[in-house]
Amino acid sequence: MDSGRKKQFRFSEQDDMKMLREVISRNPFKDRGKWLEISLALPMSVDARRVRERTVLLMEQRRKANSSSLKKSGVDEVYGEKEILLDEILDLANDEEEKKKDDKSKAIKEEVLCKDIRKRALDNLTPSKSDENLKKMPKKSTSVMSFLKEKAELERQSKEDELALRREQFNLEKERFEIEKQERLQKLEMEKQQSKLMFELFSKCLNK
DNA sequence: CCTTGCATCGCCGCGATAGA
DNA sequence: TCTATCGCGGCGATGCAAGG
Repeated sequence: MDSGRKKQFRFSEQDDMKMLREVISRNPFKDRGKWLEISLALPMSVDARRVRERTVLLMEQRRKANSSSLKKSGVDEVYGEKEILLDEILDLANDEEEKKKDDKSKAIKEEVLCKDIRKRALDNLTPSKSDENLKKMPKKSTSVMSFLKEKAELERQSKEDELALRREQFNLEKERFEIEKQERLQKLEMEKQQSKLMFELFSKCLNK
């Protein structure tokens, strides 16, 4: 009889909100272990997997809603707190994805550089059979030294460049995020005002 | 109304896979 | 090799229409 299967837990609107807030405050896209922390922080009995799947599902839905509302220009979507939270989470996830891509390309670059360095060092250090080459030995060691120096300088330079670029990218991202956040809040505020006015109008009509 | 049948959603478990 | 994570299929929950 007993299949051993857990009873399905279905997220309510409030559950979703609680979970999304935790996701934003802990950013599990940066550290995967945070999914577990989030699941433990929530009042309902869900595991890390459930939290991640639910978040991803909501993100997908939000992404779809975003793209369809972009297509239907002029049609304003309902913009509640949940949507704001999800947009922020989408931003967090995007940021981490970008960062991962960055790191990967950096690692590839580094590997190519290392291979090149090893090859050049080996080329220079390979012992030659002729006496003439033996006489040149001291010169070779200085060439290795200067090569290492040159390599260190190059590495330092590229690291500096990269750091500056990252800093610039980060600042731009931050700026963009702030602007979008302001826009969202303004929109929400306007909607609130509108519904308040509508309500007042409605109650005036009723009181007449 | 109640029931039944069907479609869809989304939760859960299992096996595969990647990374340490 | 071990462990964490992921992808996917199965299946339960839910909603809805149709028929009695």
